[in-house]
Amino acid sequence: MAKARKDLIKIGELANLVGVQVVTIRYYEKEGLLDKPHRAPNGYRTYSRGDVDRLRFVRHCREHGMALEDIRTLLKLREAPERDCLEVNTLVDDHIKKLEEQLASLQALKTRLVELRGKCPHSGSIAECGILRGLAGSHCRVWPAEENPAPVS
Amino acid sequence: MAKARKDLIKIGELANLVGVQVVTIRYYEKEGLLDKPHRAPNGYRTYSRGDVDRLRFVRHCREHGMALEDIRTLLKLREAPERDCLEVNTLVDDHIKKLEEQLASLQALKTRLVELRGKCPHSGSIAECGILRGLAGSHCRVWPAEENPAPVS
DNA sequence: ATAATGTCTATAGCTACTATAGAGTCAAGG
DNA sequence: CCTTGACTCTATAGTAGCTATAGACATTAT
Repeated sequence: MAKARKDLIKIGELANLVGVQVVTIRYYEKEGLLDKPHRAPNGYRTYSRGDVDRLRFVRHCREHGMALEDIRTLLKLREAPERDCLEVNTLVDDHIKKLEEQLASLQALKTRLVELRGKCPHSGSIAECGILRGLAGSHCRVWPAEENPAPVS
Repeated sequence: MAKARKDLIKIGELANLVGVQVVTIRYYEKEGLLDKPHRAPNGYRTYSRGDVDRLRFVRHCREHGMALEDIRTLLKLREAPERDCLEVNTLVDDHIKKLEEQLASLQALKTRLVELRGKCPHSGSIAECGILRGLAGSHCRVWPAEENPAPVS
């Protein structure tokens, strides 16, 4: 009949507000990043201000490249304001370290590939192509040690 | 009874030679990156020298961060030695461009996160933690424009 | 003979979503 | 009142590049 409150919004409005897709919101709910929302009598999900904030938090974390698992942890920590924020610092430090490793690995990859690209500056036949030869040869390894399987995977 | 030739190897030996897991070889076969190998009477896959080279080529490409789709293309090109190697160059150039984009995006991410980390240098209560506040606030966006959804996904 | 490997197939799981199908709900226009 | 379109619902499958698991044979070592 009458809507309970006028600051309750539907999933599409929430999606627009935060800039995510509707399906993504439902996915976050399934993954436990968002609480199960209230449902209108017709079964539609209804969200309030707090839900908007929470979703925004999740998105900000994702924009920083954090894994959903890490975000779950941060959300839990956020709900315990009396606790020490050392854990937060540690988590962020670890994430920065991960980013640094990725950066170093990508940089090495690029350097190696640019070098390889230099082996075939001009257009010629594939039989003579230095790039393919480079990729075939065992000297082409990016990583010196066998036990370091490179950033594959 | 007698093995056909002694330079035929089983899948485990191939895996050891190249440094990949057995399941990965079978996966590459399913994906069409490796030919369907001969089978011994007992049904075991048997590989020869050429198969080792091909697998090594695939791995080198993967170590350079190339997608299986790109590798498929390179493998096809490799089998047409009379053709112009322009396509190879283009593919590699594109891949280098992709790596550069990834690098830039990761670098921006890291810069932003390090800055955020600086907001909570000391251990304190979560309620006051500048990191969580930063992640919650809308000023925390890494990317200025809304239509640039950041390297999420 | 038995136990430990190695191989086989087929299937499910991983991350963070995205896409699709099929159905129900709601507001506006004719 | 009926239809059209936009929105919502659930459930399932697909993406990349593997990895893990189960259950069944084959081979090798003790």
